[in-house]
Amino acid sequence: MTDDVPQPPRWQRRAESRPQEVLEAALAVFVERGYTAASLDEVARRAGVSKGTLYLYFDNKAELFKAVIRQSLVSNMDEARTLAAQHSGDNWELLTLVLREFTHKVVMSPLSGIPKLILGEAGNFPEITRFYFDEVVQRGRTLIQGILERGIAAGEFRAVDTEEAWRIVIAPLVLSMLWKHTFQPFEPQGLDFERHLRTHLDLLRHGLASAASHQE
Amino acid sequence: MTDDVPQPPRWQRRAESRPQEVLEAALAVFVERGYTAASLDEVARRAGVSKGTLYLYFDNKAELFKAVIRQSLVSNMDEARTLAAQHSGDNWELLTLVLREFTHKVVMSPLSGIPKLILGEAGNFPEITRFYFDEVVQRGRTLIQGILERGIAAGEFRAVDTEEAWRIVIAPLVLSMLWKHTFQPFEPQGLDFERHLRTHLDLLRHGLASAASHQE
Amino acid sequence: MTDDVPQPPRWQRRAESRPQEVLEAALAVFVERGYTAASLDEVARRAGVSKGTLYLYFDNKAELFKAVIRQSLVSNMDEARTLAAQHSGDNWELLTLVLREFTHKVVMSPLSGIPKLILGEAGNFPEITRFYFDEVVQRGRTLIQGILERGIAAGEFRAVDTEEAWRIVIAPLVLSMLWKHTFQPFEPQGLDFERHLRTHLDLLRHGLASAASHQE
Amino acid sequence: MTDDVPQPPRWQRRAESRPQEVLEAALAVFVERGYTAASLDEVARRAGVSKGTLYLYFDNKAELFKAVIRQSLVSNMDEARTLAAQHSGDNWELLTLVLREFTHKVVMSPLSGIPKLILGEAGNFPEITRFYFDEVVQRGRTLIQGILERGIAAGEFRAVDTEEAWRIVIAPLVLSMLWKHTFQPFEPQGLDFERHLRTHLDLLRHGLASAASHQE
DNA sequence: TATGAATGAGAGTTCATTCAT
DNA sequence: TATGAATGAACTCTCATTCAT
Repeated sequence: MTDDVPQPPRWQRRAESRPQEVLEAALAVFVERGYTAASLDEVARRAGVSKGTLYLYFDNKAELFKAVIRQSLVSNMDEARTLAAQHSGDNWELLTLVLREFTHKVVMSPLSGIPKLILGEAGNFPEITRFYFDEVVQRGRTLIQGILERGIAAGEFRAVDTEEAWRIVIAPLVLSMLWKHTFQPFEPQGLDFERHLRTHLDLLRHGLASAASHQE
Repeated sequence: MTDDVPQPPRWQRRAESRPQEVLEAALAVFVERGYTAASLDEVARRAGVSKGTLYLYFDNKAELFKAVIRQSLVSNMDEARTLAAQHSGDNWELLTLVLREFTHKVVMSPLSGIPKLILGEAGNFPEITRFYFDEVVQRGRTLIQGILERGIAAGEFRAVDTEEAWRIVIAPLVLSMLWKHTFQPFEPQGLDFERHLRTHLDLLRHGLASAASHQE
Repeated sequence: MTDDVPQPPRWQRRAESRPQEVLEAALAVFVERGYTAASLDEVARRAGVSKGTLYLYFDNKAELFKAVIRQSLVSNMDEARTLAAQHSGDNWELLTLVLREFTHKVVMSPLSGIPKLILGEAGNFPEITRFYFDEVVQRGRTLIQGILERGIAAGEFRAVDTEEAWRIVIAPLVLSMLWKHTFQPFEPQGLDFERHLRTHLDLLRHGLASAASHQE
Repeated sequence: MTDDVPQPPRWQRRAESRPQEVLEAALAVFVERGYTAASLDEVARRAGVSKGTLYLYFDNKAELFKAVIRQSLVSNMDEARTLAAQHSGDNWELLTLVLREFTHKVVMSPLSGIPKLILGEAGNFPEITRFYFDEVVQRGRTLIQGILERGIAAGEFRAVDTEEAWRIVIAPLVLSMLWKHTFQPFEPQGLDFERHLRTHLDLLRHGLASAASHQE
């Protein structure tokens, strides 16, 4: 009756690329909806696979969530490690470099959704929260606090309370990430992360500058 | 038919206080679990009422959530308005006052859970987010940005980019609130909000200080 | 437009009778389908409740299953205990009484479906099987083996191997129960449990009779 | 298109042995889990093939199940037929022989799992049940009942109700098979089928013995 | 012939919501 | 006003079955 029109195959075998695609879709849905409200149906749809396929790669929803976090932490950590190794010039330059790199590699990328996720689900996933706390927060603290302390020791910076100051240094960056995923839709022009960073660095430079360094 | 003999009531009538108790319980549960994972069973249990009773006061879960946000905004707004009206001395003093009051009245109170909720559930409640954005964020921005601009105009502050700087001024306070509800359980000693604020103000004062004001 | 015809209520509150009704429906469905193939949808339908209602009374499917077993055990055990206490006449009379009562109270009742369930699903529920083994099988063994041993000691019965004989005494009753729920539909006339028991007792009496008791 | 160069085969061809291995694995899994709870994944794993391969030999799960039953019936039937042909001496000897052979060839072999399966799935596979009923049960009945009737006619046995007695003769053997797959794990010493059979035969011999045969 | 990645229907379970009491 | 038993839709997860390779 009808011609033997070749049909497109119902699906393809793509065992290697699938998990990555799923993780990306999952990150997006989790960030938009939050862990509990995220439905695996939607994750599957966005990843272009069936619901059952998710379970070929991840044991369950919680494991998928953890995998999302974990993989993004790997990226995060790689960034951090790279940066820490680059302390070439003085400490202010290093601090500038670190914050700038972080802005470009994390704040402006999809990874910026992770803090929102951690925030929203900390109560329901204590072990994830602890993992994030140990692996990301504490490392970030060590990095920043170290720069501040060395800068103070070198007479570059004023003697600020570094136990608290590290949090103040990163606060605007964290807020940027959250802002982006929360209020972005209501601001027509969007966030200008570069300009935001410049302003932060400007305030910070004057805030940290020692009397000795005022001459420059 | 029968005489109107006063019977001991089978339930306590507490029509006025009930909703308030429910709202408090709901805030706590929402903050702990997030909107979606929060169960009305638990809200009811903590409020000491039955699940059905919740529906006498709130149409549904979303309305209860909105009511929680809305009522906290009332407190927030009152604080903000009160503070804004008190600008007695110079702008630095006003800024200090505003941040200190906010720290005590919001950051250190249960209200600090609200931002976490908003940030965590923004994707599922656009109208709530918009409401919060208009009523809280924009007002906060107006308040802080105004102080900065007047300070700059008066020669008190350096000419910073106030479009961005207001967010940097707020960031550490927001971060404190989020930190408290996220990582507090993992830090034995807890956050010292006073000390945190002092450090922030210290950095900020030097960061904003104009050449003219350097004499002091 | 239409008359205000009173509608039958959508459901009724019957908190006390519900669990019993559910258990009866569950027993029937479990026996027909087996544990795994039994769907809670069907249990709910037969009990005349919604699926969700099942969870008001039983934590989950396994607990419902256990409750079915447990409740039937109560009857079983009570029968057994009552009978054991009544050993008035000689041991053959007691054995006759026990088997006859069991036939009427268990074999011929819906409870007869339980052994089929246990035997069919033992592999998936070790703890249920163990429970049944300890509470039902062992008690039955103690009861029957005790009668045999006392009969032998009294010279009523031949010296048979009681460690094995108790199982042989029980076997036809168990087989009846299984037969009833397995092959009954294929036999038009059905099983005559009375006649079956009579034949069993006839064979057993001669099989156990000692030389001394042959006179009668 | 291309020459038919013989390539080394990518997989071993074992077309003849494969189905048999699958059937054995399937019997084991079905007996352990029951039909519904048995997963084809596990059958495949135990048979050492992939899940897809199962479908090269069997249309679907139900057909695999039927094949398992069917093939075991063939074995069963072969046993039965062999035994029925051997009625050499008197009827008691024949009965003894039949029960002993059945014990060794069926009760003590993996085939003993079949009754459990039939039992558990009778409700879901009526045609299997009927098949088993016609081919196994009825034949067994004919065999045993025939022996009993000829023994009675020959004055060897008492005039028992053979319509029922055949089931009583079989019952302990059936129960042994079920016991083995149900309570075996809970009994450290395991079942002694020989001893069990001896006791059964002992009771049965006295139960069936006619006055005439008492002399021996 | 053989594989195993991919599918999708159906299961158990939860929970916001309703309503007889 | 207050209750909580009852509902049913929606979710996560499993697994028999299909099919590109």
